Amino acid sequence: MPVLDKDPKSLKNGGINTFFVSLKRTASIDKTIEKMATLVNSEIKETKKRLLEIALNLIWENNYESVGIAQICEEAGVTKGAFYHYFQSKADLVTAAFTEYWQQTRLEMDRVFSSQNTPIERVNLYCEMLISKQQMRELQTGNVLGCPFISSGQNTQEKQLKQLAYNTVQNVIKYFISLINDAQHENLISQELNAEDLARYMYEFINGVLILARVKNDLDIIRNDLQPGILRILGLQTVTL
Amino acid sequence: MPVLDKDPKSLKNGGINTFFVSLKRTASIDKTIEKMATLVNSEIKETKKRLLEIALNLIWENNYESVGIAQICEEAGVTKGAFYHYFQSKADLVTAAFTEYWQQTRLEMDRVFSSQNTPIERVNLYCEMLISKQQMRELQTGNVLGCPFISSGQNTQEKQLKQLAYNTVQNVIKYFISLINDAQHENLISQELNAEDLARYMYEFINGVLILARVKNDLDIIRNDLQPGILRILGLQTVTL
DNA sequence: TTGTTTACATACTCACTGGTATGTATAATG
DNA sequence: CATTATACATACCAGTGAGTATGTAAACAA
Repeated sequence: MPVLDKDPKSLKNGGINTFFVSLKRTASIDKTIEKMATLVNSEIKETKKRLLEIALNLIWENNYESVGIAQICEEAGVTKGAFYHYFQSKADLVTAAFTEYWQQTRLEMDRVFSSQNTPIERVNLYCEMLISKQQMRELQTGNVLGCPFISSGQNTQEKQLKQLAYNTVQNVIKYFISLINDAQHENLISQELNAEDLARYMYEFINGVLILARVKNDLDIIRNDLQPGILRILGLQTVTL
Repeated sequence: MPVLDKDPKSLKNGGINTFFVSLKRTASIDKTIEKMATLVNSEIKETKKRLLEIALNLIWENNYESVGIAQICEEAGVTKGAFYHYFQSKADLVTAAFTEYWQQTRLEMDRVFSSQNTPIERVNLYCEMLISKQQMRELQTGNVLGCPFISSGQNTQEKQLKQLAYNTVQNVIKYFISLINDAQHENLISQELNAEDLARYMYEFINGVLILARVKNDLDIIRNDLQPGILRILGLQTVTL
């Protein structure tokens, strides 16, 4: 993008000096260019957000220990100075990244599990959401990644991540419990069954599906197993069956 | 153990020289002592097996990347020289350790899923097996660890481990398929259902239970959810219900 | 206009990692 | 009895990890 390069703002780090430095620091320059581009057609997507995003992606795809700060910085087109300007440590960044991701997901979950939707609609919407999310990640990374909190949070040394995984699980199950409560109230599920137990079974199953999909690196596992499996566990029947 | 220390065999690495060295190398000496002890009341449990065992334990509890060779050696009471005498690399050791573990597990699986057992017996025996295994690990490590192939194999960089996880999954599911086939033949499960699908659901659920137990570090998850969940998915009813 | 804060960039430290080179005591072999 | 192989032990190395120290251009405040 030669046009953008000529923009004075892309040389903001100082005239002649930066000119020479830029010859070896391509990543940094690239970032500046991208910054300009995003400035044009949207809000300012700053360094911090890029770090959060890249960190989540890399660690989700691999794991906390094997992803280095240098790697995160490089892929984000940022230097270590920038990194430690925004975050105190690696753990700090990653916790922030995963927390941020959960905040986004929460909104979608609230929409999917809205009381406005019937129990079966909620299940279907949830399955669709999971599938489309996984599909997006597969397009980005070439791999089926499953749930980030479980993939990355269950067997790391980092206690903050573990805690986050635990909390997230608890929160997700809450959606399932109220789904089941509502379904029982409408007599779609036998009232004899314990809602908490059923919700846990449901969660366990979904997680298992995501992990198998990751291990086999096959999105079809999710597409084929998720919805019928959930309905089977809940004992919910679709009209079309 | 002064008595054992006086034993000529515990000084096998050579008289005076070893005496001085022993003052700083306690781990190595400990191992020698333990070796003597095991020699007395059982078969020779050699260095190689100790490395395999420790490596499995450590990596199962944490993960491939975060466990170092130095740590493995130290806990096994072995030096790096010994390590690289038996294994070409870290990946080599770990692959061997997990392969070895699967060989042992296979034997138990064959016993549990023997055609001599009724389908329900197989489910019950399998649940019991899983529970007792997890209980053992919890006693050893203080933590619920779940399935090693999944915990350690799904999100590592190490391709050999990933492959092993994949293969193991395929093999485990085979047991489930034949269980379901037999149950369908005895009309315990509806013949309309696809055995492969059902076996996958079953596997996915079990895995999910193990992972939730790990995340919550609570063995009761397995104790409470495993058997009823499996029976619910399969649509198998116990006589006692 | 001057001082301060923000937002980075560069170069460095230092502990630790997987892996190697080399030495040596014991066991097995010819 | 000499030699070779085995089973380790010690010391070392090059690379990488997270984290730090220091510098500086630009934005903002007084």
